[in-house]
Amino acid sequence: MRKKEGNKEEDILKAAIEVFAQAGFYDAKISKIAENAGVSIGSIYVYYKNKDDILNKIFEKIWGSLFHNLDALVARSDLSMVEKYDAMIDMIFDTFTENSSTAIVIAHEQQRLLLRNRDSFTEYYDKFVGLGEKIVREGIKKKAFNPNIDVNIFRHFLLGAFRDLITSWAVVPDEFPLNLVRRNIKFLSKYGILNHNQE
Amino acid sequence: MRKKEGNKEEDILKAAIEVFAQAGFYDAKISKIAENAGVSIGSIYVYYKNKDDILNKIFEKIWGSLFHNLDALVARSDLSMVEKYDAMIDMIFDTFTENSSTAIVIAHEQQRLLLRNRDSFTEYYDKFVGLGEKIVREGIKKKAFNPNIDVNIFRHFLLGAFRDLITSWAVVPDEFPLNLVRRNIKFLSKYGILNHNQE
DNA sequence: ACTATTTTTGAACAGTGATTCATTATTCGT
DNA sequence: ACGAATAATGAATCACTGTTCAAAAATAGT
Repeated sequence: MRKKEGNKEEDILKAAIEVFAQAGFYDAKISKIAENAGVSIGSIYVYYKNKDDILNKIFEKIWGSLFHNLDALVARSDLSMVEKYDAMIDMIFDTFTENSSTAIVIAHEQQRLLLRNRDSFTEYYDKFVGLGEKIVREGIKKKAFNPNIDVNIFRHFLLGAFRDLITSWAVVPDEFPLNLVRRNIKFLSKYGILNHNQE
Repeated sequence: MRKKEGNKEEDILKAAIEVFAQAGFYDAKISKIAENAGVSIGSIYVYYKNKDDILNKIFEKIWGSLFHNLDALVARSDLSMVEKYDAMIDMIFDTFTENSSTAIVIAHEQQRLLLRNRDSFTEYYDKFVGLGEKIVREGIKKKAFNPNIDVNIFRHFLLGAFRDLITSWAVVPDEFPLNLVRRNIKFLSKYGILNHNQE
């Protein structure tokens, strides 16, 4: 028997993330992914069923990671609800900024996949969303969060805002200093834009 | 001489918006657009240079409309800054909900176009953004808005949130009652999620 | 009704790139 | 060192669809 040398499966995934982020899924060429991964075109089809499969695995991986991190966070009992919320923002923020190309891919392709491949979309996403909503609901119960906001709407509000800002940062990092973005996301989602110390 | 009958140019654009919204730009077939517009394939190329040109015209039209509406709003002197801000949200909200398929197309394709066709992207978008930022800056100067938030970041925050929510509404309207979404966008962007009447 | 002019048409073309698969290379156990 | 058995390869295939353009149809003026 012969063993597989190196880790082609991972090399291909990494190369695909870069190529998808750079060119967009449809303009990304399998041949380019193969080239960047240092692998033949045929090998890609040994490890992945087809082009869509590669994309799905990318989502599987990042949402899996986000879910597990959030799961650990939800379990902590040493944090107040606001601290937990801040920690969640930080966790999401760190995950995306450490994987900026993945962030771009998600920002570009997730909507389309959710809309037209809802069934084959990674279950980690739904689990992740469930945990996030749990934090907010608990915060409402403990009177830290406003009971009048719609949790589902808030979720889209926050993730939508996140997506635009992370993408902007990933594309032109200089215009969006990480700490400034992080601080503003936390502040705006908690306090909004109004000036509360009006004089 | 012969006159053109009907308004094929407009019919094609309307059909394209529906097909793009339904299938996504890449999976949208020119033949399907022709069929839905009640026009031959050849006619599409009489009125538009190519497939990309159709998409660009869609963006041109909606951002043009948004810009002109916001321009009129900025000129009004009978509104306080907060009222002006609310009116802006309402205007954007109304425009997108009245053109829900266009909203979906924008949500799906704008990022990609901005990233890879920045130069050929409608100038109305930049003008629109400029006006929006003007309102916020003026609000800060008049102490209605928090001077510590970054205007550019706030813009992405708000538009990103908008995009996700409008898309969600357009896809499953029942889960996102319009008035509830509108109220939550306004409230969250102004006050955030924290409970300010804590006891 | 006839001609000139413009509009419309859709079959055919052409470029593309994802995918296949017969062949080659590599590894391992004996 | 030899023969399985598995892994890797990439040229060739093939389906697909955006675009073209020569011909047909419609209109207007006379």
